[in-house]
Amino acid sequence: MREKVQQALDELGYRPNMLARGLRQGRTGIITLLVPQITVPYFGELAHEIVEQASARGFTVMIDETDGDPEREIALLKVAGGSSWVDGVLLSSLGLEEGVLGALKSTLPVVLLGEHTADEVLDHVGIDNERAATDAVEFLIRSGRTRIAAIGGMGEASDRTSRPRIDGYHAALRGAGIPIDPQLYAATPDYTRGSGMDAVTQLLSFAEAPDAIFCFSDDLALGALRQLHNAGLRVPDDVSVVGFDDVDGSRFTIPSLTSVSPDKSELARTALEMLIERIDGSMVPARDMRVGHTLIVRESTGEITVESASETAAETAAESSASAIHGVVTQ
Amino acid sequence: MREKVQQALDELGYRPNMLARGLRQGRTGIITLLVPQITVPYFGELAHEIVEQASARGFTVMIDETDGDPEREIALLKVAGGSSWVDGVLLSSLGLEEGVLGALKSTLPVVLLGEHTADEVLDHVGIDNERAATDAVEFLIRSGRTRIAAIGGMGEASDRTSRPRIDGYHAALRGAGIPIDPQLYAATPDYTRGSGMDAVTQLLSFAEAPDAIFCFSDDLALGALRQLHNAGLRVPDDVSVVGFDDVDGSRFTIPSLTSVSPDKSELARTALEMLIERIDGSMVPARDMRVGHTLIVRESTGEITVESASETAAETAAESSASAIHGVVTQ
DNA sequence: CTGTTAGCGCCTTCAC
DNA sequence: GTGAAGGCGCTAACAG
Repeated sequence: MREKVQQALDELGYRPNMLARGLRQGRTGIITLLVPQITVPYFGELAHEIVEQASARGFTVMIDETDGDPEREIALLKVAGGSSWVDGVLLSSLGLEEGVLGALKSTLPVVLLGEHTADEVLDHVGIDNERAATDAVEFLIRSGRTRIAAIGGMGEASDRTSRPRIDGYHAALRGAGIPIDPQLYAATPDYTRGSGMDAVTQLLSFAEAPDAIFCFSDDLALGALRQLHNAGLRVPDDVSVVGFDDVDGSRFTIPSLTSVSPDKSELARTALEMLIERIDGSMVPARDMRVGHTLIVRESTGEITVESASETAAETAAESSASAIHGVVTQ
Repeated sequence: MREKVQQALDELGYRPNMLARGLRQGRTGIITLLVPQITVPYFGELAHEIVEQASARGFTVMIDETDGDPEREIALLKVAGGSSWVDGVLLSSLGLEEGVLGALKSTLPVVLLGEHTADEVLDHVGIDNERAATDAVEFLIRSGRTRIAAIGGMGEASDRTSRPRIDGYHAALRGAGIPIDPQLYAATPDYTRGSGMDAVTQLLSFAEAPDAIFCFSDDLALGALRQLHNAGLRVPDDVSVVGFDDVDGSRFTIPSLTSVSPDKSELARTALEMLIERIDGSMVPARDMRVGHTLIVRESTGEITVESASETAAETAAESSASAIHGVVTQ
């Protein structure tokens, strides 16, 4: 009997209407991913991970762009929340207005990706930005650099992306007894290649040029590489460059780019797990998860001196396999 | 009265349930965009254009990845067609099995992006690939190159992306009386940076190195730049390089990349227009639309000789403003 | 102009 | 085991 029905289904080419099903069960199997810009390689790669993992769990992903505009973020969240199209939202925000988030919590499951927010009202998953920044700068120090610049973000306390990275940068300098020179930090309005070029122009306008630049995104770093080239400086001979995000393209630049690599796939996995739990009705208090990161060493920071190289590799390899939180890998 | 209701809506925070609305009216306002990989910069930029234009027309875009796998393409199209989630599909396919498309036409409005299919059963919009390739190679010839290689695609007749580009490449050579050397074409399994490196390795293994390389994607070109660098060849001094897609990153490479630039925004606009017409019930026969392209000249092809530079610029500027189909722009 | 109703396609419940 | 019914929230059609 069951078979007879099945046969009829096949013959008539029956497809269940997901709309009606969704209406009936109050669940669509669709989640929304909100990113500033899908054209930014980091967000593209993140989206890819999320789409893959979600489809493995039976969810479909709708991607929307916020342009990093908080108003648009709110608007899109409202639409998502009200319309019941979607079961939940993954929000990769740049700067988020705190107050409004609370209102959304009641409406719809939301998990924040990447940046941390102060009020502990929403689930969040990201890397330890401060620690990652410290790792990167400490590596530059170990490789013999002393005038280490940093570029990216506005450096304001409210800037939840750049602030911890600046703190980590300062911590590393302090740890090595290197005085902090405010001229060596260049703020940028965004994390694009163009801004990376501008920031380098600014840094080179001062009397003493930096011998290393820690960029808060790979895009900034690519712009920096380009502008250093324009200025006739050689990387890594004259200046070391480190990026952040470990975007795929960074393996192919000339020189290839040393970069802080967040574990994107674990980020996606954790975020989806938390979101799906919420969708399934979990009411546990908001959680704050950390995923690992690694410093991927490539050409833009030059050869490491022999001792520190092996030491570093061995030391951190053991460490990272133990904690799975961070490490240094030479590629 | 109308106002009293409105007031009540506001007070109670009423949000229409789009699911029920969709069920009732048989229309969701959602379209699906199928791309091979969202991490490929070209598809990212295309997705961005489409999301923007769609939202301006009141549509939301769901992005799904096919991995360029025809089976997955079909599966996703089937899901889309059956489930009635979506009003229509934009499909950016690499190689599509012809037969199956016909079946889909009846199910759901579909517009093909980029690659052309033989059977005229579905709407299609793309650039004139053959003409674009000819433009690029003619430019290389005008700038004095004679051993011009091409890389990308499998070169099979069924490969609807690479075939017209190869034809255009050959046409340009023939037009200039340059004999076609089969060793100067390197096939690649995909359009990635890694494949670009491999292809260059292959080209350099032959006795006489090329003095120019025309790559069928910017990603291939970035890999080519990198591998030429590894081999100690200078670009553009020893070898000119031209890419295809004019991805944003190509402005920042060292050297910056000359590239064929499809009019992505018009591509998105045209595709959406056609799709929405279909969604609105239009039954006109399948259309085949062309959008413009431009050759953006940057550092990777060196300085153009003075006469041909101005001549070219003037000539093609006029031409392109007239036909809006192609042109050469020096950046 | 306002009020009522039927039904989009599904799934869950309850009855047989 | 099979069958029937109600209702998810909406809107189009119709009645008052």
